[in-house]
Amino acid sequence: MNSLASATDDAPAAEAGAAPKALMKGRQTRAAIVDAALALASQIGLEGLSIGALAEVTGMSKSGVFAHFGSREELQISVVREYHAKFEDEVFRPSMKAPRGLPRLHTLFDRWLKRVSVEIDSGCIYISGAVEFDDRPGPVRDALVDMVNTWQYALERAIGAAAAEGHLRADTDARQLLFEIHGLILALHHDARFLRHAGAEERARAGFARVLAHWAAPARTV
Amino acid sequence: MNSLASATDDAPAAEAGAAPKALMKGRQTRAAIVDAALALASQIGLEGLSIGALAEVTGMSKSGVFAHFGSREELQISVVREYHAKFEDEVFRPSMKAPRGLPRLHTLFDRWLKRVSVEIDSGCIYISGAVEFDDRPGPVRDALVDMVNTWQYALERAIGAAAAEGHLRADTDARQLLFEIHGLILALHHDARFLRHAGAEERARAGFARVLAHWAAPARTV
DNA sequence: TGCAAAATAGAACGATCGTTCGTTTTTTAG
DNA sequence: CTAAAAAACGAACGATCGTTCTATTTTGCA
Repeated sequence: MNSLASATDDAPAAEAGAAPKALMKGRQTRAAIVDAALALASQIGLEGLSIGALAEVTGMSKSGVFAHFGSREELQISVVREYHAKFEDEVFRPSMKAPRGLPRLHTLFDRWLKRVSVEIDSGCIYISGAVEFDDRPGPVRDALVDMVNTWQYALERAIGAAAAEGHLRADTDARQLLFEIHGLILALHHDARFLRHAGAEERARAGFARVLAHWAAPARTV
Repeated sequence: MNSLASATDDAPAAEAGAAPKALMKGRQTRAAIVDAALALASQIGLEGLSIGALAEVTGMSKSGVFAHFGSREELQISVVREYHAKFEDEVFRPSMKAPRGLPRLHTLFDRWLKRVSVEIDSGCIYISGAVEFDDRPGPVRDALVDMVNTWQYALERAIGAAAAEGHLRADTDARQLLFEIHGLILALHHDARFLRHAGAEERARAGFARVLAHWAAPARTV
């Protein structure tokens, strides 16, 4: 008996008969491994991920862990995808409920910032992965680039929508605005995680307000 | 005969009799190793540094390389120190020749930006190191933090001087301004190196101009 | 309940890691 | 030119890495 059982036994078969066939034990175990891998990679990086360490954490054998992925690279990609899914769930999707335009952009930034702040003890895969893989071609890098681009494009659309709604100047340079608020997030990550400075979150918020103010639509006369 | 000879034989003894005693052969070799290590670490990170790979690059034996440092950790610290020295030489010191105040601040940012841009093919140890070691306590992290703090403090003083000279508003929040321009550099590094976006350098410059404009001193009446 | 299939374990592989040690070569100083 | 000191080599160490195999156990379905 391995320790994953206790980690994943969320009603193994008694849960409202959901997916009786397609959800074999293997899927649950794999999910638990990816979860542990994500936690591990968040602390020591995607390149620091080792199957041996992962086996120890999950209480499995190395080959048992390995069999679920077929290669270390595939494991890394799975971790990236898992992070992306979590990021969408916690940052992107909830923000879509906010009214289109400036309120939604505000919510997006707020949740993004929160995620990087809260992750002070766990790390952001997007940020650490970007540094780790900026010079390492391959499928892991490709997956990372893909998902960062997806996220940035979503932000760009939100900025464009805010301009279209008249909340920002019509000539707003969405990519420039994105560049600057992305910088604020990166600086927050750096100061909070690496330098352990207090108050970095507040600095990021202040910067965001200033950037928005620069592109604010002139007062309406209607 | 190893390949370092050809790499370091800048007039072994014929050069104007400089440092006849203190500069033994070992110092030269060590310097050559650190140079190679810096180039290697710039691409694959400080954690990716391996003594074996370094031995191959320099044409030495593993133990020969190792003997100069006594531990991998000491090698990493030496690389950090070397980068710091180069950074001071190429960014900080030349900027001190610019007039105190805004011109000097401008020069500092410009050289900093240039360094991160030019380093598109080599990587910035401060930035990659910050991500690699934000969760790895130890002397390497301590050395990194030390030098990043040194650099940031220098910038903070330059900002304060610009305010004291009347080039920026008297109530300028130096740390906030520093936070924001640091973010611009990080975003530049991310977009240029990881996403391979063109025009990131221009975006960083535009952001810098906007940040400065926000804290610009009101027009003098005198 | 029994049987095929899926999941996991366990041992071993070649490679590489940082490090140690004893020897040999090279450099420096007298 | 010679002897001491410094530098570099080469082999080996234990550990860990990703990966490959063959058993063994566990699971899901009839």
